[in-house]
Amino acid sequence: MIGFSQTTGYAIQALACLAGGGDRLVQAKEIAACTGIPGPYLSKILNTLVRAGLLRSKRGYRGGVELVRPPEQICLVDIAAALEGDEWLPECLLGLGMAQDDCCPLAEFWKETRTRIQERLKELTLRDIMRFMEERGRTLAAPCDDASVADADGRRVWAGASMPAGGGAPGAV
Amino acid sequence: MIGFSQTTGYAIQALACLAGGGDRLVQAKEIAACTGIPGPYLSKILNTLVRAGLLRSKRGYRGGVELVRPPEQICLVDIAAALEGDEWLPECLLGLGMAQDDCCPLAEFWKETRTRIQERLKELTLRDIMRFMEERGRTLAAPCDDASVADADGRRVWAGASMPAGGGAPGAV
DNA sequence: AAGATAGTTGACATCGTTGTCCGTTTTTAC
DNA sequence: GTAAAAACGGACAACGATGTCAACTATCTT
Repeated sequence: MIGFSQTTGYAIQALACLAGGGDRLVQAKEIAACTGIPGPYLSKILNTLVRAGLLRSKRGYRGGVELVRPPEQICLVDIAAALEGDEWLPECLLGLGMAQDDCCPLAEFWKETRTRIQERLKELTLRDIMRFMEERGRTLAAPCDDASVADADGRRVWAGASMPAGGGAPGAV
Repeated sequence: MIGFSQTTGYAIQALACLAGGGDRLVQAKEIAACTGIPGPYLSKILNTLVRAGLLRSKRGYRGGVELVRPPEQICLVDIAAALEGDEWLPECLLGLGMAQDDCCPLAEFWKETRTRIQERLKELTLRDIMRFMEERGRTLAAPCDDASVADADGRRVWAGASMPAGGGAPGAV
């Protein structure tokens, strides 16, 4: 399979979802509900992203995670490297056991292709992904700092995957 | 990791090595010695290639495997499909959970890139790989049908990885 | 200080990949 | 017919990817 692992896909979804929540702490539970990623597994992925320096976390009551820098300053190469390691684009496509340069008949082609992929993934940021998901109703709703949408138990409610995609986040933030 | 599995790399090496042996039955043992692939595991891979219709095998004394068609008629797409299944190039690079078309912001870019990879791997045949390996001394030697190079035990000897790369296979075949 | 909340961490389960081992089956040589 | 050779096939082991679960720790509310 020539592609990213499922875990990396999860991470991208989670970060895009998180980026749509504005500048606030977001709980893993919210992200899980919004994306459909298994909760406990998502926690591990988020923790990996924290240790990779892409997220900041806060424990305890009203804790959560948030981006360490604005979404337009986090590119997909950062995410890929955090989840798959620095060597996520192999030197040789075919994997014959040869030396570094001139490793196989595709060496030149693959080097060029690899560069193109890397460039593309470097210029593609979390904001792009966020907007893409937003247009399809798969990000968190607006911040809701005024608690006006808390339910009877006093818990916050959030926009799940079933949100009618009402045209993106309102002007807040 | 965006690349083929190790098993697929093994298969390519094995087939290239086999193609360098001319039109004869070659034993798995020979290929293992030539390529360095673990013997028992190579047997499984060869068996997979037999069931995929790329190899023909013959059991018993003086048995072995051979290509079902000449190496210039076997392309890398055939091998990839045999080992990794038909879906070895995913529809969506990022793996967000969206619909088929317009699956992510990279949909157009990835479709084009995917096509380029597929085209390149379709026009690259086993003969190309074979020649590449031959120039580096990693294919089987000439057929040796006359048994003139059998050792004291009556076993055939073959050109292992330590062969001095004497300029490719002689004129035979 | 007590209790609730939410991230952290380690143990465990499941499955595919990679690989080893051994017995079975088929074919040839004698 | 017997023995050797070689592919075939299933059981097993090690490891990473993918998940689940429970205990622990940090933080906030009261």
